[in-house]
Amino acid sequence: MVNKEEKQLDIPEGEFLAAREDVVKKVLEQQPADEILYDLAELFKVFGDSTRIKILYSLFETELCVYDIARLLNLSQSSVSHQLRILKTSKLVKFRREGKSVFYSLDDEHVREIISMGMEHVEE
Amino acid sequence: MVNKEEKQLDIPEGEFLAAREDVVKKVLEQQPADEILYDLAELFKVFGDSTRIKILYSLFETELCVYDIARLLNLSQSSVSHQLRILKTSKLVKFRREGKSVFYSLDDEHVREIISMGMEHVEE
DNA sequence: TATACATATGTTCATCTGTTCATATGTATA
DNA sequence: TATACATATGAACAGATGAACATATGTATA
Repeated sequence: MVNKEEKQLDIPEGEFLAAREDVVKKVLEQQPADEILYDLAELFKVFGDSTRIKILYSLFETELCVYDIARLLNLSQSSVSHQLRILKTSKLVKFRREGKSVFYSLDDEHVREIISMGMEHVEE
Repeated sequence: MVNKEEKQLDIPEGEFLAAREDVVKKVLEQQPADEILYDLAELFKVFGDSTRIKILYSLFETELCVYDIARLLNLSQSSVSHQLRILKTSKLVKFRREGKSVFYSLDDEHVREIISMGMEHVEE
């Protein structure tokens, strides 16, 4: 598609350049709005931390309270709480209070799907 | 440190605790190895930057050379090259040299799928 | 080989992020 | 209400990260 052989001077360089220009323009048009791409990056950023990944994975099959997550993953209560806050803000987990405990669970089927997709890539 | 709640003696706290213990154990067993979860986080970390997301998105439909990516996204050549290196290392893009130019393209169908999944979440 | 072009890489620096510690808030029960 | 437990939050600090600049490497052609 982008032809480099069109280099020798006897070939119309102008057209070649125009062709690349077209490709660039077309790609630019298909690109989603900056704001959306920014949000998308922000979303992946949330998945991009092993502590948060572990927490999310822990919630794959069952809801868990903060204390149990901390115990399970050998993390401090504070650390877990901070990370859950981030996951909550990103709408990846939801929670319900039961007595003194707060139980967290996955908020969205996408979470499972996104992680599974990533897994496939990693496991190769 | 672990059993904070075995306090009221008249209720069969032991069974309750054992039940939670079981859940925690089961979750822990289902959890993939730390190393894999770490790699998974690393993978998502790569997606977690808007520059890299833009680059990947640009490559959705066509291969592009470094210079065109830079021009397209209004980035410095250096910046693009650095980011492409990261994408290359993560096996998200591949490249081929053609004369003085290097053309990059998506290396993996997973890339498209992962980004699309993320998009669905973001676009809600 | 000398030159120009395209890309890659090393370094520096400002900023961002995750953890820890201390403390506050919320909840249940004596 | 006083106490203990469970969770949340604020502040500070160390380590990570991305951008920019300068420079090196790779390639084609005169």
